Amino acid sequence: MIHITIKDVAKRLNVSVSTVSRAFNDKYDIKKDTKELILKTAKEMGYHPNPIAKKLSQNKSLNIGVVIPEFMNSYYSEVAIVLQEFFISKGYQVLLMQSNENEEQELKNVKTLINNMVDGLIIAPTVGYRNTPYFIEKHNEGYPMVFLNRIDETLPASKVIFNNVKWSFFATEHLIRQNNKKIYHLSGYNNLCVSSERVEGFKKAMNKHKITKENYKIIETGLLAKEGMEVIEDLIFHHDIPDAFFCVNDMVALGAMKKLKDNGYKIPDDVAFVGFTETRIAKLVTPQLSSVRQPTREMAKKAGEMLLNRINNPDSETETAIFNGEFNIRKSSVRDSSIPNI
Amino acid sequence: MIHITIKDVAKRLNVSVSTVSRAFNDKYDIKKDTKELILKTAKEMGYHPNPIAKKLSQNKSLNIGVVIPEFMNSYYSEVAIVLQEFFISKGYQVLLMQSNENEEQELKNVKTLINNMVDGLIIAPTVGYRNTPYFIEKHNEGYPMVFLNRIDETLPASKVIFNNVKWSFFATEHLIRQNNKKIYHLSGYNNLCVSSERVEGFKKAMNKHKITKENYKIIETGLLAKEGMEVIEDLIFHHDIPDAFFCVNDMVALGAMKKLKDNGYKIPDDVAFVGFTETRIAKLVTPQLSSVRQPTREMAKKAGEMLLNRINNPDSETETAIFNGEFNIRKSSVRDSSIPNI
DNA sequence: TCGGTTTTCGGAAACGGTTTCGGAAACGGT
DNA sequence: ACCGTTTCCGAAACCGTTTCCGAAAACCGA
Repeated sequence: MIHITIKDVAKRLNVSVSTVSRAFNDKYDIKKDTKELILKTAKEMGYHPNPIAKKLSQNKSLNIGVVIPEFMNSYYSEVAIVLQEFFISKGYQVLLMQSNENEEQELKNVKTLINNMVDGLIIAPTVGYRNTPYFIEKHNEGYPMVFLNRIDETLPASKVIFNNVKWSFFATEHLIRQNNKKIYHLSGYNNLCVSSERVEGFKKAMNKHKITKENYKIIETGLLAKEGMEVIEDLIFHHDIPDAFFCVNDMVALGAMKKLKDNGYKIPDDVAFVGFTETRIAKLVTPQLSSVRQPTREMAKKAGEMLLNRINNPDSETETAIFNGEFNIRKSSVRDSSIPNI
Repeated sequence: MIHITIKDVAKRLNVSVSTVSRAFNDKYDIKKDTKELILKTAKEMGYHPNPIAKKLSQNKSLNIGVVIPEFMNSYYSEVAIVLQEFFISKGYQVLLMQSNENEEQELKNVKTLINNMVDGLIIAPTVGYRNTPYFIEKHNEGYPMVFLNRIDETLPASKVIFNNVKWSFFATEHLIRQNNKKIYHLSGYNNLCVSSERVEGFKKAMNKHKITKENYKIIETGLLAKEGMEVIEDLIFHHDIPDAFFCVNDMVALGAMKKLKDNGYKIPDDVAFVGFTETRIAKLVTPQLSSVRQPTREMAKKAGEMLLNRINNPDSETETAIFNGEFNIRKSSVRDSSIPNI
């Protein structure tokens, strides 16, 4: 457990500590021979530069803070994995915190990370807009930040977002083309921007195809399977089951499908389903669930690159990247058997 | 972005830096009045102790390394959340790394964390035993480590494990009692200890009930849904479908169930199913999947406590904690309708 | 009032690096 | 042989804390 320091190496070779330091940092003047000699014997001695000391002397933490709203839907797990890999390859460490879909927890997390001197933050905000003023304040102070996915429009910082309106429109239009006359949208949270955007896409499709308000509904749910179930219970009670559901995410869709199946409805014959933000489970249920896949890896990586850019060029313009996805049509939304239920 | 340091506070109050430091660390002699004055003005000035400098001067990183094998099954996500919460409440930060079920990646992760001077490690090993010698070496050097879940028997370090043999036995016996004559076990990886233990429990039940080798099989699969599917394809091809399957985890069970359903088998009427390490999806599929729930939160927390104990009392004895679970019987494994399919 | 304790605090050395500055050594051209 | 450059390296300051040591101040009993 005894750590070998730069001094030990310097003493062994009868050079100064600054020379050893130089050997490890390419940017300074040092003769090639001495550099190699130092690196070689340092390795022999098992020396590793102490990252903490490095951080202190450089006034850089080499840490990146990542704040995600939750961990239980695999979406943000994947984001976490990608960011981790990316930043480690760039010499940074990632401090990951999750907010449990709770604004106060989120604020705590961000403050903890800032107190821990992270060099930058990637934030995928939780439901609600209450922390936006704080984020704006920090952004204006010059703190490098990139926001992912759930963005308050008013944020002037760099952002990575998914084109929810467009793909929600496509998904809804698909249901209309399948000849569903009455379509309900289970919409997540009203004060969640991805929800509002998906609602917007849904409404656009309704308008384009001249479906009137008697024939669609937008029902606020939440993001969990349980909440999908509860809504269906209520609809069954009121004998108000439409031809199709478009759901804010796969979990809500799965919960709703389950409840309907348990009550004797056939999917997709009686009710068709489309989810969003495709999960790996979509292919495991019967029938397989149609869903919009988001390029999660690419979006996360882009957020990482943007943050590095902001750290290294604090005066550069903020950017916004908008991603598109892929609509995977499966059995849950098609009644003829042209789509094999693999 | 200008950080206020202890010196700024000291200068403002005309005291020495050591006095300010003392005010923030309860253990030293300081007059109550001065302490309160210092804390008050420090707060006014917006001073936060620089954690990096603190770490350097104390020769402690206040970081804990957590290495998990994967992130995509919700099990280890939950472990990560719990450990995160626990250590933050104790003033530590958690550096989380995932190994992608790859031994080399795991070794890299552990080395990265050790180079980053984590004060201790919690490791949930990946499949395979190749890194055990390295772990033993570090443990013998005095590095505080706690192992979770997948443990090489020969590791002399502290461990938190689940009683796989016992609960695998119970689950299997349940299938026998449901009058299944021919039962196959989809077993995960042969070189994964949780797999071997579950195999052991399975065999025990077979022996106890005098089921002979013609009437059971143990089939190595892997841990993913895809691999469950592949095995079933093969078995269907050979017309070799038993009365029931006991699976190493829920994902394999779900994959296998899906494949059987797609080929016209009724679950549980034709084939009964039991999973393990219950996931939230178990309740969302039709029929709901019987499974063994593990006390994930409690196990993770125990691992955290053990590690803290090892850090603070390096000379204490290593401990081993063995946890028990809960077998949730659902529709997938019972043919009469005594269990409602909620 | 005085000597001896006990409190309370300042100075300074660590912790392990980076980085500026300036000087010695090597080099190169005349 | 000499002078001006360039290359290379050592000394020392610095990053922001903690903590040891010792001394001043306060207290206390006789």
